[in-house]
Amino acid sequence: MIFALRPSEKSGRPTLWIPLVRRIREPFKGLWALPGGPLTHSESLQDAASRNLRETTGLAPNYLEQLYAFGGLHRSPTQRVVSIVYWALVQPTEAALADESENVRWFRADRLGELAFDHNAIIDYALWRLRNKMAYGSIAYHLLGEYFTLAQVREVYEAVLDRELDPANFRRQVKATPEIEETDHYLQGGKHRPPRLYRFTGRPGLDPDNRSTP
Amino acid sequence: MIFALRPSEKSGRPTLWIPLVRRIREPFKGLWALPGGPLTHSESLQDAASRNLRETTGLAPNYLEQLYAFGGLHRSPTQRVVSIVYWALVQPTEAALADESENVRWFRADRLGELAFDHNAIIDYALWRLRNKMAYGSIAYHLLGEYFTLAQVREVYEAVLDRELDPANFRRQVKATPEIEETDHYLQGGKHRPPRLYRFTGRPGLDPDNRSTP
DNA sequence: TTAGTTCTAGTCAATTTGACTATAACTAAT
DNA sequence: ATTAGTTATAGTCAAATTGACTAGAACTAA
Repeated sequence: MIFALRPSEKSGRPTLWIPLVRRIREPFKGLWALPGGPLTHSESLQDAASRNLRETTGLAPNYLEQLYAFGGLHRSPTQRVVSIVYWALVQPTEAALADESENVRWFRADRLGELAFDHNAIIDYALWRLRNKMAYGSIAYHLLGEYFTLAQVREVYEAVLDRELDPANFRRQVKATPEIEETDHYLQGGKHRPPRLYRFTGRPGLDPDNRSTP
Repeated sequence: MIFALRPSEKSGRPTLWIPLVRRIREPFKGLWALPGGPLTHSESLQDAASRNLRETTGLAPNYLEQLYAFGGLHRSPTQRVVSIVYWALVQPTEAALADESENVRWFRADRLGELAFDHNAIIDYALWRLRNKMAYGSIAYHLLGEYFTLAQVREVYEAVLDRELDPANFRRQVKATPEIEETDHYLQGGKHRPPRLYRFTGRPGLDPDNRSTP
């Protein structure tokens, strides 16, 4: 499952979106579902996740991590299925390039209808994990491009945590983390004082899949 | 994989131990390995984990949670294997009951030799997750019995984090968490002032496997 | 030149943390 | 009975962090 920031239709502020694919076969034909597919013999779990992502949406994620292995007995009405679910964060520029079609479409993460299989529950869990990681770790930056303003970081937090944060106090905390690097560039084009651009220098996560690559 | 507290041979203070089983077949015949086995068609992932645990060690865990799905291509030299690993915490009274034999033995988590497959890496990751959860959550209590003293909780933290903590400050923090309940009982038998017994009233974790059972 | 906007630095009280002191309550030895 | 030894427990105090707020800086648009 993929998360990306896109501007809300109404306010224009960034909100969380996820791409879904329409089921063209039974079971749940016609309903929307998370993209996915079988694991082949010659690819690791992570490789299979990237491949599936690329094949269905054309996206190349900035961040890819294992979410959970779902293996309940009645996930599919027709057969026993174990799904090892990965979740990805993609930058806005990437997300804009994603292939949309009759059967692939972006949805706001907080406004989903009934999805196929147990996919609503999977998304709920992914959202919970995302909020959790956000509260602690340095995951928010993977939803942004290489350069960003501190206000943009704050908007990511506000979109995911769904509450407003004090701009001044938020600045102070973000600037105190060593992984944030000040650049000499400023974002021009606003109707106000141009904010300084920053850059994230930290590493992704510490999962078994990632921790070996330094 | 299972964690339990047992007294260190030298100091007598509690330390982390895990039970391993000896491989009686190739590959890695003779080496120690994590207990495990195949997933059958009619059981959920969690059920399979409990069953395997019970069958190999006789243990009934107090806490059971999914750790990670390992699916690298070369985990086993003979075939492609995907392992969905669970980790368990068992109380000392339970752990004392575990079946030990020629082919099942407890080892100190920080003093393991070379194990079969990628099991050293799996244990490293589990230890990292345990320390992480300990730093935040309320997981330490699942390594203790129903009643415990605050000094015992501190010893768990000290064993897992491998550093000493100030008794007075630790008390203050633990007592501030709402999930800890003071009882009217005291632990007798020490050579000193008898400490008050406490009790943990919180719920386990919030994994997909557990979150539905309130 | 002025109004409007966001960026950014700073103040200050409230809360939390870390290091430490002191007393309480028990057992074991004298 | 007294004393020494041990851990339990409460409390103090300065340092660090957090939350609410103020105010000036730096830009655009009218």
